[in-house]
Amino acid sequence: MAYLERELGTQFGGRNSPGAGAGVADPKAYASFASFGGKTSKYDGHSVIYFEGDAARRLYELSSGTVMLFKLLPDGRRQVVEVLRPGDIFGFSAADEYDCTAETLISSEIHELDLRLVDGSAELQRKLTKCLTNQMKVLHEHAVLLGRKSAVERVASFLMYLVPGRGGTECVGPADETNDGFDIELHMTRQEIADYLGLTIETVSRVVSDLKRRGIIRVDRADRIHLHKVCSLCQMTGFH
Amino acid sequence: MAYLERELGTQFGGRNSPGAGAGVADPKAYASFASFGGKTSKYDGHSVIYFEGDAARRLYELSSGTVMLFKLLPDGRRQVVEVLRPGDIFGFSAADEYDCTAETLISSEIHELDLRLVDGSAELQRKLTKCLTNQMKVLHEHAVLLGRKSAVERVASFLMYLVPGRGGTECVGPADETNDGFDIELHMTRQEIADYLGLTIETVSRVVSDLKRRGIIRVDRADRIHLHKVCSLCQMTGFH
DNA sequence: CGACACATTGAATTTTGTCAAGACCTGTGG
DNA sequence: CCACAGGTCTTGACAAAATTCAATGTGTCG
Repeated sequence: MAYLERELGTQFGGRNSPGAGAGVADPKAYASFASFGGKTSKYDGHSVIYFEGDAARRLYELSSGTVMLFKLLPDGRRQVVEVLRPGDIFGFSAADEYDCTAETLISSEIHELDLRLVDGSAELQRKLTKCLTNQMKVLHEHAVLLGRKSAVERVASFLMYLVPGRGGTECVGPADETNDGFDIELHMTRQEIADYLGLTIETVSRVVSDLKRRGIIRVDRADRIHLHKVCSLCQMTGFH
Repeated sequence: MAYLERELGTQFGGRNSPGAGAGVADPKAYASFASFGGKTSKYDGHSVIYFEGDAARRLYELSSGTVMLFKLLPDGRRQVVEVLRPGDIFGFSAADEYDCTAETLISSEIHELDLRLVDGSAELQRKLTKCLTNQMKVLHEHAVLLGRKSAVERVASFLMYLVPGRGGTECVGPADETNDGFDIELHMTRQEIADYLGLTIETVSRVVSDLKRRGIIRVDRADRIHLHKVCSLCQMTGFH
């Protein structure tokens, strides 16, 4: 939202995303949540921050680490609806209950802010609007993935999502044709990936094995993958 | 359309939030967009309001009618990502381009507002935050549908969305056991429904025929359906 | 009436899921 | 250092679900 970016970008300094690695988060020049009060907590990996159905009292900003939001059906089927990165805000609630469970994927620092503070600040409102708009765009793309993409396209899209500046519709291709590799860390188990992509764990595993067999990726550890040919992978996302 | 417009004006509290007062889709809960300036236009059914990729210059509020937002893959696959109702706002953009195409399903009245006017009003910001939060919740539920539900569950969920105050996780059941019927108008072709539910037109048609055969619904016209037993249908949504 | 778009149905095919082993990795304790 | 226990992950065979392709119906509008 250009009109928001202008203001926020100038009024507050950009903030370096903590946590090295993925660097996937596009540079979001948000004002830090901290300037509005509240407190920061440290969570271990796989800790629940709140459960779907809990009374919504706080808003959260992910300072470092990774958080997923998911919903469960009564029979145990799970859908991971968002995977959040540093700078993202979560805990929005249309009713007075959280509509998803929030759980860390890896150890994370999270800043919390009482919901009652939100109405007061126009700055904060603008920040929220911008963040929500961005998340909405991601959700739209994810709906395409879930509704219309094959298993291979889903996994390829997922991997490409972890390569900064590549994989979108507007991807420009490799900067250097001869050296189009990249290392990524998933920070997610096969089960979490499957629940995010709307597949089963076995299907995810099979697709990964297949990409390996075809020489497109190398699996160093289950959650650490080297992409030999980013561009080939990009061709498999359904965007081209 | 008659029933929907009536209901929406009075009690319909958002596509999927039974009562609850979340009520974002209730036009009366907020100052109309009109009080912030801009103009209202009338669109015929199946008119494009803007295309994915167009420069994002305006925000829109649906006053009456129905609008869908969809995305296309290069090979023609389409995913309808949102179906909007009166009171909903659309045209948000995280970058400076619209990320979806917006098209009316039926003839609609739409109020437009220049994006530059948005910064000025704190009240408008609040309205946007509220509306975005609600749409996000709907998108989360839709992700569950697309990622984890069977064809029957998807169609049942879709039909239940159109019954005010029923079909959510917390659905209370029929007010009157002996008379649990309801008439709905879809305002969508089979193709649009299929693209919304992540299915093919044939699968949607087969599921509808099957529900008909089992005496759960009656198809008066392709887009006008009587639900004989709302509660039975509700049992098929995957929420129970 | 006839043309056209939309919807339905059936049969064959493809994709993904299910179930059941088996392999691998990692940390623990002998 | 090795064995092994308990996860997680991978693989294979089979089943189920949904898609594809090809007719066939149905309704609307000139």
